[in-house]
Amino acid sequence: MTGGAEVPREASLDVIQRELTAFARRARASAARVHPELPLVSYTLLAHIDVQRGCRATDLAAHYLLDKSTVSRQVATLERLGLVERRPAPDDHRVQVLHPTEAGAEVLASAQTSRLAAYEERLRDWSADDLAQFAAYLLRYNTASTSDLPDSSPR
Amino acid sequence: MTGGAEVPREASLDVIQRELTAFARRARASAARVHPELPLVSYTLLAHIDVQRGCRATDLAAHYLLDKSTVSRQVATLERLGLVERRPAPDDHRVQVLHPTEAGAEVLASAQTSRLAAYEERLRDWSADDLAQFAAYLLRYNTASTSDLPDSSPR
DNA sequence: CGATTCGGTTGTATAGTACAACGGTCAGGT
DNA sequence: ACCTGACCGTTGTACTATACAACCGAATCG
Repeated sequence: MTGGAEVPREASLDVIQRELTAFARRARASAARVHPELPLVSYTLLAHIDVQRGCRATDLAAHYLLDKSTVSRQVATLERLGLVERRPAPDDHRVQVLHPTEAGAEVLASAQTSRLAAYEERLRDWSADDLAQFAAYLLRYNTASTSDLPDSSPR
Repeated sequence: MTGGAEVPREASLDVIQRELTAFARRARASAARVHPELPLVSYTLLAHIDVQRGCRATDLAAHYLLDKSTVSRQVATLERLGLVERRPAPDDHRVQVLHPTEAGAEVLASAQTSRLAAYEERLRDWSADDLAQFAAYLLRYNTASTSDLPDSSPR
């Protein structure tokens, strides 16, 4: 498979569109089932906070194309669950720097582990090479779409 | 790029996990912006109805892992918008066979076109070969996950 | 025929999200 | 030094998508 340069761009785009959408549809459902205790979005934001080691709510909003009110509430939830901490920035009293708490880091680690296991299960029969290439494509796709959005215009 | 068999499975899985999730997060947002008139889920279901040319609500639910109540309401919405028609099945009075209306087919076509355009824009600098391979990987991934879900167990 | 299963609807609850209006805080220009 | 505007975040409100449970009517099987 994937042998050909004979597949027209349009057909591939159509498949990509459909499959990415299908994935998105299912992602929420399974995420909710795998981690009922940690809502999907919170999980994602927590992961981002963890990786960034100190980011602002506005950054999260920009990164995920979310409204700041949404982020505000999500962060509030995470704080209520004791998973993140807000520290006022010393130099700018408007911003809050977000950090995962101990508990947050733990929850995140365990969620990541079990999620990784689910993916491993699902992709068990893929070769390491295919996995690497698929990952590369996804990265490339997402990177492209963040920097060049057709809909970040005012509305 | 993507040259190596040296990338460990785990690293790739991690990237795939993260990037697919990130994608899912963004998908909704942009979909809503591109087609404010046609809610994302309705669009997906409508597309499925169109391709299948006469399917039942239960089929949709099974295919997308949705509760039948969800599908019921989505279909009701589509009907209210005049985009689908329900025809009682002659042989089984319980089922309703769903068909796109003229208007439904039109809306779908235009939505698909503009969505395709958005993808083309985003993936402008990908080679046809890369597109084909990416599409193939996505298909493979989604096929795998539908047939082998770890969470379709009772709960 | 009665019990069960199946397809679908409706009631209720929840997550996630957007938009708009607001309250503080900072930074520049006059 | 002030006002003005930009920026960060919260809160009010509304809507979509979704699930679960309870239900109704039709089919099917013993």
